[in-house]
Amino acid sequence: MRQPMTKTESAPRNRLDFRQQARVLKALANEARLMIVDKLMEGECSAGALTKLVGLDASTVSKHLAVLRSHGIVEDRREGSTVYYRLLTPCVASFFNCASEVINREK
Amino acid sequence: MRQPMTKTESAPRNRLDFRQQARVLKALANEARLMIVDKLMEGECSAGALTKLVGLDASTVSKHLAVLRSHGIVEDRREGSTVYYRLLTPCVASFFNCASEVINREK
DNA sequence: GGGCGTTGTGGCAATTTGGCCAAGCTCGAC
DNA sequence: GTCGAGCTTGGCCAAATTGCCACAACGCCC
Repeated sequence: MRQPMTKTESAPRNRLDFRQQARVLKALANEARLMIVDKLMEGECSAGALTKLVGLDASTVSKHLAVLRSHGIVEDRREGSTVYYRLLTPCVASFFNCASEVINREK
Repeated sequence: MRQPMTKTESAPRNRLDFRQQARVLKALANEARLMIVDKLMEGECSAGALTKLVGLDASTVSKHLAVLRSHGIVEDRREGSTVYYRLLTPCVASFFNCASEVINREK
C-alpha cells in the first residue's frame, strides 16, 4: 500500500501527496467539524446529538458530516431512521494536542 | 507550562478553543503551506528558496509565510536582505503522519 | 394510509481564500 | 547618491467555504 515509513523522512515529496494531505487537513480545519471530531473521540454519536452539540442548523451539520465522511475521517451506521457516526482514524487526537501547543506558544 | 494532560479529556471544551484550534489547522491546510512546513522540518530556509520550491509567485509565497507566521507556526530572522524562516512548533510533523494514515485508509 | 421524527439535498447569499500583477520597501554594492 | 536583489503589501478577481431556508426521502407508529 505504501512503504513502511519509519519516521518522517519518508514523508511526501511530490505535489500530489501534499495536495491530498492538504485536503485532509482542510476537512478538519473548521470549528464545527472539530467539535464533532472531539465528541466522537468519546465514541459513536448520532447526527441529531451532534447537531444539538454544535448548535447549527441540522442541514449544515449534515453537510459537515458529509465532508468528514467523504474524506475518510468518520464512518456512519444506520439504525432505523437515526444515523450513528464514529471516528475512523483516532490519530486525529494528535491534531488537538499540537494545535494547543501552537496556541499556547503564541501568547 | 501546561497541566499533565493524561489523555484527551483535558482537551478543549468550549467554542472559543475550537475556534482557535480551527484557525491553526486552517493555517496548515494548504498545499503550498504544507510544502513549506515540510521543507522547514529539515531546518531553516530563506524566503527565496521556499519560493523556488513551491513554484508560485514570490508575493503569493510571502503571503503564505505571513499566514504561518501570524499563527505562530514559523518564525523569521533577517540577515542582510534575506529573510530566513524556521519552524516554531515541530509537532506539526504529526500532522503529516496522521494525514497519511487517513489517506491510506480511504483507498 | 397519514403524520412525525431524523437525515440528506438543492439553492442561494455572504464571506474567505488563493493566485497574479504592480508597486513599495530595505539592504548592500557600486 | 543609484542600482539591483530580496521580500512584502495593496489591489483585483475567480473560486471555494459556510451558513440558512425549503423541501425531499426514509423509517416508524398509530
